[in-house]
Amino acid sequence: MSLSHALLGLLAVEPASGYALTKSFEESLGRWAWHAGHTSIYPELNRLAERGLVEVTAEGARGSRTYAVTAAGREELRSWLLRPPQQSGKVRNEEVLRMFLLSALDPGDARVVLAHIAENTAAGAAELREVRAAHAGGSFTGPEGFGQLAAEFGLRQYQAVHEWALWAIEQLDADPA
Amino acid sequence: MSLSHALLGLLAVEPASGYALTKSFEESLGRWAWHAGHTSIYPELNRLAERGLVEVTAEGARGSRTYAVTAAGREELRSWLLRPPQQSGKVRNEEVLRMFLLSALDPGDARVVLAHIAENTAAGAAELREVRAAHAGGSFTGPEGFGQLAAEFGLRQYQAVHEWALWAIEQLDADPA
DNA sequence: GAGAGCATGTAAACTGTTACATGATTCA
DNA sequence: TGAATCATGTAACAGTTTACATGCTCTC
Repeated sequence: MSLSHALLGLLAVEPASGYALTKSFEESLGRWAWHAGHTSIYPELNRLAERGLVEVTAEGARGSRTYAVTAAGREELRSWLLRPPQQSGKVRNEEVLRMFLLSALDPGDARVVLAHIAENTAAGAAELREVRAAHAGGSFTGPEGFGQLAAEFGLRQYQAVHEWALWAIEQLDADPA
Repeated sequence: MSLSHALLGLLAVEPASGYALTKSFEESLGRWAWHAGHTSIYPELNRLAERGLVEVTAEGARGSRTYAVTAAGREELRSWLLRPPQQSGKVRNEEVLRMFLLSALDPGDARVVLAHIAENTAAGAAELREVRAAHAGGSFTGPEGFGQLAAEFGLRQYQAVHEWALWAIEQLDADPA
């Protein structure tokens, strides 16, 4: 299960509470890499703690618990990240699915959907350019690096999809069918 | 559930058997958009048939059944594709997750992983350039268009990730940390 | 003191994967 | 005729989501 590794990874960068981790998923990780809600995060943190891969390092207001990775957790994360890229990860992305199914629509409908995609990706890219500017200059590894990696990845992704959508519209316009 | 829409979409482009659909998932859809194995595809086809969204149009050798979308199925697919992009599709992609967690590694390890990513994406892009060449010239909608859309999307995706990996390596090399 | 947001949790329902299972057809 | 591949399916299990549930703390 990759949720455990996602959590180990976030905690390896920076200790956090389940609540904070949930926010991270909502804002960055979950948009690109792995979606998860608090109802899967909290039980998983408990399981990781039982396995000795994370530990509670502080308890704060409103019953909040700050978790950090243990040495064993860091080792598990490292070996997972360095493990040879195993065959065919299981991808699931509804947005991309919509794009792939566009050719099932008639050209008029397809054009509408593509225009939406082009618009949304342009907006997303603009947003991330600001995020990137805010993160610029920090060290590459550690919390700052995480933000930079994520922002740059997302930005390039948005740009690629944006250009793909424009290309597709062009094809449609040129297509005699 | 998006699996049903993935199946409707593929069948809207071209009628096919469960077996053929399974191949489509392995080769294109499943690599980028939505992963599914035959054990989820067959039951789902039966459920779609019960709901009247697809129907068996031919039975062939070895008990194979060719499915096609009905008018109701096409309408359901269309309304799903045109439906306003609802909040936060649920993304799950282990490859991308690995990329995001890179900053949890020390620079030496991160460099190794990034080099692998750069290599794999370059190979993937090269492969898709050939696929694209094979599909070139056909009509944009319909079966040919599907191949073109997918190949072009995948190619641009590979290129974007490849360039991102090179960028990240550059950052690492420049980073004093 | 009321409301927003912090912070965590459980349980049932749903979805998807793994392992198991079967038989037909083609090709060497 | 044996191996590979076509073609479909079930059942147990694992993982996720949805709905429900609770209480604390800060700010106005």
